[in-house]
Amino acid sequence: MEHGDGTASQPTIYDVARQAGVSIASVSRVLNGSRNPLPDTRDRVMQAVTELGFIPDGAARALSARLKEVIGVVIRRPTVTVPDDGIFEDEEASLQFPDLINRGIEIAAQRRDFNLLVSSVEAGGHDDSARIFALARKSDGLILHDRVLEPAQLERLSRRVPVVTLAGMATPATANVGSDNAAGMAMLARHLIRDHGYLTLAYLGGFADSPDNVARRAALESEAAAAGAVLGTGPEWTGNYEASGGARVIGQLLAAGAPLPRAIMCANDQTALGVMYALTSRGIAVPGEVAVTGYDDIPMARHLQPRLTTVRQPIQQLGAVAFETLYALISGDDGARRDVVLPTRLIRRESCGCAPEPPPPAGPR
Amino acid sequence: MEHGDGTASQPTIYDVARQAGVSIASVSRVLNGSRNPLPDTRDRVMQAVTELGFIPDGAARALSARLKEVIGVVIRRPTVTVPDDGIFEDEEASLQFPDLINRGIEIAAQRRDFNLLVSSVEAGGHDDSARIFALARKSDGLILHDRVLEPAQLERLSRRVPVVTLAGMATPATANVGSDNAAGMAMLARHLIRDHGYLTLAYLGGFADSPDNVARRAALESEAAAAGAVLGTGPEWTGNYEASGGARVIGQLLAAGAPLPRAIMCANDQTALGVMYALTSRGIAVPGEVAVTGYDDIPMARHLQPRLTTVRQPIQQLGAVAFETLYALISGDDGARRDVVLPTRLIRRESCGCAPEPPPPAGPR
DNA sequence: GTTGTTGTGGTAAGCGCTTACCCCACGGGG
DNA sequence: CCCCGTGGGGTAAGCGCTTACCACAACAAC
Repeated sequence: MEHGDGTASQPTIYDVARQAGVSIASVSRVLNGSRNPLPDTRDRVMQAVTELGFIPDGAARALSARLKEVIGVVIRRPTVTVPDDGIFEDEEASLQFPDLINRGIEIAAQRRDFNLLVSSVEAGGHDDSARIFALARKSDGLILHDRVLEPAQLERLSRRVPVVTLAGMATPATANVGSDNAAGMAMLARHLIRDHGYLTLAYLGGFADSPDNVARRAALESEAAAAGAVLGTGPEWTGNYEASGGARVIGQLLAAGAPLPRAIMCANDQTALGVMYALTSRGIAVPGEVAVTGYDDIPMARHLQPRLTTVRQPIQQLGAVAFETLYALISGDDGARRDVVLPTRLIRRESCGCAPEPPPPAGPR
Repeated sequence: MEHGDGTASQPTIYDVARQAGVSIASVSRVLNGSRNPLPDTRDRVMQAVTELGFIPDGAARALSARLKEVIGVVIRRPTVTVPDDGIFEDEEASLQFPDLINRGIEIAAQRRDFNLLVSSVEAGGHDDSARIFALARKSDGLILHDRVLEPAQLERLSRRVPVVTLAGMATPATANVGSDNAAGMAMLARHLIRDHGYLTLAYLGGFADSPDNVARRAALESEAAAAGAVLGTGPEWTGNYEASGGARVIGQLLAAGAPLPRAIMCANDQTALGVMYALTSRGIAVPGEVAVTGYDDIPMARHLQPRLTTVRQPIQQLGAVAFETLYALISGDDGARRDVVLPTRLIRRESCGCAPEPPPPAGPR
């Protein structure tokens, strides 16, 4: 049977061997650079390879070599909701932070001739674990983004394949790569409290089961307590890492007549986007009346009005390090680090109340 | 040899067969629902599968069934440049448009139990074709984003595996999925010329070898000619589909003392972002002095100040249709459409000079 | 001259599945 | 009563590679 178009079947290693007048073992050895074949053999093989355009089949190679050179990556894709008033349409699907991480993973993977098999699970998904376990059988290891698998399932999975989590916690059987939430949040809190003198704050969090979210809140709580600032938290301040969640929280708070704090610190930039939209569209000045901050520093943060003060994570590097960690696990490198924390940096822009930076020189760059 | 952690080797179909007291053929038949096994056999197999947690190995399955249930997707990743003045840092890496398309592909692929193997090639890359051909041997077919392969290489590739291009042109051996550039650009041009009365326009294009770019320019030229408007094009108006390219073009034009047109129509939203930044940071009012428009309607377009007037493509749907087209090719469905064009829609916001929409009602949603 | 010792190429045994083919029990027709 | 059709299970042959193992030169040392 042929493909839809007239593609004939591809040449195999047997075709190459025949054409070069050698055995398939020699072809394989030349191609994989093992056992140092004679120059004559090598040349004959290489010429046959070129003439036939031979490229080894991935599945056969994987089966035989017990290495697929593929790693699986799983992201959590928000539930598709009815577009609210349209302003956040596609916003949720545009996972800037995860996509940027994946870019980092992919670039690192290329250096080792690995490829990325990506899969997404829906937020409210039911039997997502089946898909993830199946993905594991198509790859040599997995990188899991935040909250794609229940801890129990994660434990089960990690007994079968090497697993690296992002924004999770290292366990005996899994490694984790993340950034320094505590330091980042502390820097941000100090800036708002000391530099701006804000004394009423609120943390608009992500999901309760997100380790990043928990760590950020904890850092904030201890920082606020130490400085004698009031920190609003609690169920009414629970978002979902998405713009719509941030907007919803503000809407409900305002509807309930609750007073707003002087500064709202969001669990991530997307949430801050929703918050800023909800505030300004109701005539509440940002940062004049309420300051807003984010976390991550995705590119969009710079383009908001006012520009978003946030904590920068080295996003692509996070991905690259996650790959290298997984690669070490796959290669059986026992010295591999199992818990990597990358540094964060405070990015002051205007949404916190800082003065706009002077306009850049007007000449051509 | 074991993995870095103590993962033992996974159960095989032989283990299941032994545990269930049947042959491996029966296990396979139960699992693949072929040949209608007896209820007793089915139950015994299913129980053994559950007890052992058996999941078939992807490589073995692929080798035997001659179907990998994997499709390759190749995006073009911009060359990493030294960050200019920092404002566009990471901007280039954040490929919102391609990433959103990939999301659409992935969701469609899941419905058929296919996975996505993603790879990127660098803009200035040299032997990228080798990587793409290798990817083809790890998958059942490829979806190629804009300009990832030279036409000659594309032709060679398409003789070996089913290929669907995005933003390309259908060829005898490849299918293409795109959106209606001509209609979209015409709507936009008419809006600027008729509704706003702008008579001097410019098209800030993408790459000369991008079919989308060519089609958009052509539509614009004929529309401008028909309406008697002046359209600036030419080498000085050549961007690169990225924010930095848009900013660079404006910078050079201004430095050369060239007069700006009343409206600048960009090849995509990212370019428009760069253009708006370059203009406003030099004190040129958008849209007051110069109107700016984009193309694609990525989520960011709504968050720019002023909000970006643009042409919306059904981005995720583009990806979904590309997958279905490729799937048809892989399945040997000869009735498959080989050139799909999806509709576009004009999105009027403020960057063209339209009045801001009235603020939304202030109550909670 | 014989016996190692290297270094190369070939042979064939898998890797873990799918499936063509065969075999056998069971019924219904002649 | 026998024969054949039918439906299920088992056996084994691959799929296209890698690699353990062996054969066999060529050469060094004795």
